[in-house]
Amino acid sequence: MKKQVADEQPQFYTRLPVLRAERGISRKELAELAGVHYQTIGYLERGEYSPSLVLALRIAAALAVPLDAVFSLTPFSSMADQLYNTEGEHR
Amino acid sequence: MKKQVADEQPQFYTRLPVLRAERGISRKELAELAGVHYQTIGYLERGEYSPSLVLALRIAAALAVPLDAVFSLTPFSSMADQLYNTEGEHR
DNA sequence: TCTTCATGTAGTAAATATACTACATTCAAC
DNA sequence: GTTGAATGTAGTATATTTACTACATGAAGA
Repeated sequence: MKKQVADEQPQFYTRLPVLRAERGISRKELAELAGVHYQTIGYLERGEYSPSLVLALRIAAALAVPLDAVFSLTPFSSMADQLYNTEGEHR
Repeated sequence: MKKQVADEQPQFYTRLPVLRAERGISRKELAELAGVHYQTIGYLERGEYSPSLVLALRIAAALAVPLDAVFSLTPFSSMADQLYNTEGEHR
């Protein structure tokens, strides 16, 4: 079975695709860095299920950012806005 | 089944007991703040299994700290050392 | 002592993460 | 136009998380 999480309210938000794009690596490469199956990264990016803590930490480490920069319970603002748009709050 | 994780190499490290002590709350209270069963907190503190990302994020939020302050793939140094002991590196 | 609270232990049942295999699609490059 | 890479979809099998219930223990206090 798959797809429990998708098309329901997301349980978490992720910047995985953006961060991966910035690093210029494919899912397969990230998967290898994190030591998981490459399909697993795809499932996470599509929100089809949410990772374990250990996997999330390994992914954050592979991307060299704190976990909170990759996953959050609340939506992320765009990093561009955070950097160049000084009005209002950022999360 | 329980206890797969314990007495093996820990998959993760946590400051949960310390942070909970600082906040002066019981496992039950933290569990209520995080919206989980109170036994679950106990399992995590004892390392009997590792949490899901979502649970870990909820716990960090309940403690009002970033996730990386509560859980890590590598051992934590004591917060006392981090604050008062300036020699060497900190992790 | 009796009670209560915090914690540990045990066991079951349900949900879900992850690995894996296979195949379809799109797109770029040659 | 064929190849290869990146991605999406699908399905199965296994391990593990989580909730829950119940009971044991130790400490603190009335």
